[in-house]
Amino acid sequence: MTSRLLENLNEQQHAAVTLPRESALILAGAGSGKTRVLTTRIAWLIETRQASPHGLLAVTFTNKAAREMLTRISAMLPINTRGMWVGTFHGLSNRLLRAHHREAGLPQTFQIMDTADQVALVKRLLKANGLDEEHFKPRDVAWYISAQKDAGLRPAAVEAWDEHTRQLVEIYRLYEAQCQREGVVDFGELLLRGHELLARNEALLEHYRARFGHILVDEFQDTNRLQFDWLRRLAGGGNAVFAVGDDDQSVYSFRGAEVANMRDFERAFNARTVIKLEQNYRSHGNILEAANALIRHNRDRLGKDLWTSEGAGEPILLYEAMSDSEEAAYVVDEARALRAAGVPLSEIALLYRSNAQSRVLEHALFSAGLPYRVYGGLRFFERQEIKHALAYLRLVANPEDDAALLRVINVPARGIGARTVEQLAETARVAGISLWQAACSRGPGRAGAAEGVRRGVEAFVQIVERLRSACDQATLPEMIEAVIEHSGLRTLYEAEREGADRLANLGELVNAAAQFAEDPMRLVELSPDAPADAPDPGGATEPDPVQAILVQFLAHASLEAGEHQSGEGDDALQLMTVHASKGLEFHSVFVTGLEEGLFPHENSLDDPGGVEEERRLMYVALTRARRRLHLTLAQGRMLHGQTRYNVASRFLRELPTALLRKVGGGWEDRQAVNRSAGTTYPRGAGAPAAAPALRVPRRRDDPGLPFRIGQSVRHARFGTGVIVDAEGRGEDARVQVNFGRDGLKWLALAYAKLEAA
DNA sequence: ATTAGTGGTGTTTTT
DNA sequence: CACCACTAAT
Repeated sequence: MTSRLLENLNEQQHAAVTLPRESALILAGAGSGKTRVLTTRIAWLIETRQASPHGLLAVTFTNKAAREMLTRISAMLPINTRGMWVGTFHGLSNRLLRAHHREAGLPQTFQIMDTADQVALVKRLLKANGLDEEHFKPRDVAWYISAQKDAGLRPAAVEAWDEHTRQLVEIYRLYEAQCQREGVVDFGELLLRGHELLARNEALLEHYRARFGHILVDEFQDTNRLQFDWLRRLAGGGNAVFAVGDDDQSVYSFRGAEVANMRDFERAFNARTVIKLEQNYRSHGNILEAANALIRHNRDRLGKDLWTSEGAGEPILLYEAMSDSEEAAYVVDEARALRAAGVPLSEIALLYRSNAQSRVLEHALFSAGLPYRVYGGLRFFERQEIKHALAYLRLVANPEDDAALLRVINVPARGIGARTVEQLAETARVAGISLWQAACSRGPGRAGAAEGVRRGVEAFVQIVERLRSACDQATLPEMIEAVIEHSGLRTLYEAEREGADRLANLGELVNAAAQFAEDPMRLVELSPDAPADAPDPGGATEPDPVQAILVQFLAHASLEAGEHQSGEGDDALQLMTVHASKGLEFHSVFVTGLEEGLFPHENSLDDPGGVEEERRLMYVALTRARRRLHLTLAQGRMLHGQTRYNVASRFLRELPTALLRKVGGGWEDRQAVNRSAGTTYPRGAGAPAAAPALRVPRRRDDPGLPFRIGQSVRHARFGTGVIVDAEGRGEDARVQVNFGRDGLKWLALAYAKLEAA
């Protein structure tokens, strides 16, 4: 039988897609059509009636990848993807736990903590138990607990040989007890609890095993021990696990991922088939050759070499700047040239090893008036005003949530300080009740309580109660509006100097909620409903629908900390960490900060395998590019508030020099390279019909500019300065101004309101 | 109880 | 530099 689905697949892809129902490992190199194979297999299984949409499970690592998969499936098949179990490990486990919360020992409205909440909780515990925060750093302790969970270990199972570890385990125990009291779970707990649920409940396990005859896993190289066990548990005897992965792109070992899972797969899942996808459809030859050469420096690979039928393409451009700002200026110039040559900005990625590096780049892009978008960094749902609003919502959903209460009991300030909170905590501890209950019982007439303090606590209790009743009949966006109004957050931020942005974000939160309430995909991601045919010994009670959507929204906020932000559709440069770029591709890629200590990162140098992981990360970075690849570094860079001088990254030495073209420091040289590198793109988005006209900015006086070099100008923030340079015209016109004490600044005339002084 | 101001300290990557 | 924890002033 031939299916349209199978058209245009190469031999290996075809073989993978049409494998019989048995476990198999697909070693898929970068750009080899991994996602295509995965989605086509799903579509093929459904089309040929080997599986129903209901009867397969697909796991990815990011929500983005899950959405992408669903979108592609609906494009291939006329089916409704709603209700299909496609999602992240965490998302699916969340779904499982909501459906069977009783057997899992969780309240129906359990909340999901993010890393910051986790650290805050640890800090509270350390304080409550009089432990030294110097010896036990909250961050490290939280890290330790997560690591144990990732390894599938409860406190009782951890082997502690020394005193320090014993104490850590004790904190872990306290931490668990506190989470249970509050009805909150962290990321690791989602997986661990889900796994235990299946392990302990034979009937439930059998049900899901019978249901999911096919289990498909994306990015298998990123699975940790617990996820591996989770899969093995669910797959049981006869089920087929179709795992797709690339050991060369394993870059999450810091979060527990074990490349060894790739090796162990065949044995653990009785897999007889391993298929390698080595033809790359993404990059030109030079880029691929460089990536191959780099990754060959790693030992212990499963072994695979990518090839392409495309030509060699352009050389890889290497630029060494004096400083980080010069590096940024280079990126700006080159990005402009690319845009002038017809490459959409959204097809250009600026990659860096660590988030902190984005600042300088952002600054340069902003000054140049180039639109850009930063992924990651401080995410939407992690901003303080958003977390405050969500904390109120969490209290509406579940007042026992101590973490939420602590976050906002004095926001806006209502006279409840550390002392009062301490007393509340003490009352709660002694009586074995939640902080909320303690606050409620702390009513009028309690001896010793200062009048003002009592009023404050009372006011807070009243606010939350008013909110609860306001939310009773409200839609989700209405609930959030109610929170913003009644909590006093609006008044607070209206009074604050920098509050305008925060208010805007809160407005954005209302929008996000409205969108979420409308979104049909919502049900796919986080449906709390048990499958109709699932055995449910506990007889789960239906949540009331108002609470249900609130709980779903809160879970959404934790699990998807703002992956889709506003301005998604705009044509803008894409800034992100190398980690965040995994799975994406761009016409042009800039890999910045290629210095020892930064990339490879200094913290990776001591631990065994650290450099190899950094090298894989570099491999990921290189293979994002389709046509043009820029590698940049700076001799000096501002870090920790002081300039550091680093030598070039060892990874640069590992690339064949024949593939590289050094670009001079001078601006004119760079333009020359731009031309020689060839800026015509026969196919692909937006190539101009005519020969690409490079924009050549003027460097000196230009009659089109309202200012001349040497002139004094005034700027709202920097004060008075002298124009020392100028370039561009029209909307792109920029001038460089020496502000003396504040130094030299490039300012875009379109943005900076300069006036003659 | 709250705020403003100071000084010390450290930092990868993320579901 | 930016985020804390801590201290002095209101």
